[in-house]
Amino acid sequence: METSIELLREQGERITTPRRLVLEELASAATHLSAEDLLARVKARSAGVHLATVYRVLEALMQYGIVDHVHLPHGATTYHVVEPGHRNHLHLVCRGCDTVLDAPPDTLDEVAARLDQQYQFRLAPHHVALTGWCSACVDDRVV
Amino acid sequence: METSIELLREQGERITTPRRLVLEELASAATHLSAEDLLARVKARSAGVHLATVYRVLEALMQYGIVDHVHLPHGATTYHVVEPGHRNHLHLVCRGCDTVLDAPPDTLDEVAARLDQQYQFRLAPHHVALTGWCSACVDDRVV
DNA sequence: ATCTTTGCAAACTTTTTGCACCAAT
DNA sequence: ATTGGTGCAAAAAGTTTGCAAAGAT
Repeated sequence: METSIELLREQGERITTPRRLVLEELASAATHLSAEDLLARVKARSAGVHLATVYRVLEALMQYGIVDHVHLPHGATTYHVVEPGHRNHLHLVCRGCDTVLDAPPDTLDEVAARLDQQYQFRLAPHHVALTGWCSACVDDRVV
Repeated sequence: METSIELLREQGERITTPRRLVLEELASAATHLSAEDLLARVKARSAGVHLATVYRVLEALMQYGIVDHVHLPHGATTYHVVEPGHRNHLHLVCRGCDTVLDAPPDTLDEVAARLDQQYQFRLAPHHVALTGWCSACVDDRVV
């Protein structure tokens, strides 16, 4: 996180209170956070910060590869810091109860290799959650 | 599609103009359609139909397993009829240019088997699009 | 005649944008 | 002193909901 600040400064980006706080909250969070989540945490430390600013800060941080995001099929996008040399786990979301399970980072490795080879498509394995039915919901599933 | 109508009638559902038209348009479409796409096509045949009705019709059709949907990371959900005994292809969406490629229905079969075995999670392979970078965008990708 | 389904308007959720002001460099 | 970043309000995009009227059975 220190290095992220340095990186931003080197790129001529200004280090503002919202940027510093969003980065700190994101870096210290146990889970991935939505923009709304982040706003709540940032506001607790600096009341005036606006949701639009959180989105703009996240966009800037993503531009430098400091932050990445995951799309869930329902609800808001979640953001997390990119830890160099660390592969993120995948998300499995239940279509019945919306519960999120984690799966190992390498879950889609073979699929990724195949898609690369056959379609020159470089899969971003953790960028979307996979969906299905958890053990509790599999029995009363509709489709 | 005839059988879908019969199924609905047997279940005591009323066969209305919006329901018939949405089903016909969905059954005859070459690609998956968003609610807005469907509205345009349905309106061309019956001007008064409302977008809210399209959503409610789709919800009803999904309840009976006649229709299913796919979430794309950006933009609207797309809907398609469920063809019994037919497995849908997967969608690959480029994070750079939003182009959608198709991948074979069995692309995630091994992953699905593994997730089922290890987590009792039944993957719905085509319910979300996979994302990554197409050959044209892979060079100027950011993250 | 009954009771679903519809059309409409309005709300809702998530995200983006225009613009004047503020603040980091 | 610049000029990039912020706060605010408003819009945009996709979807849902309350309610009275219409229409399928």
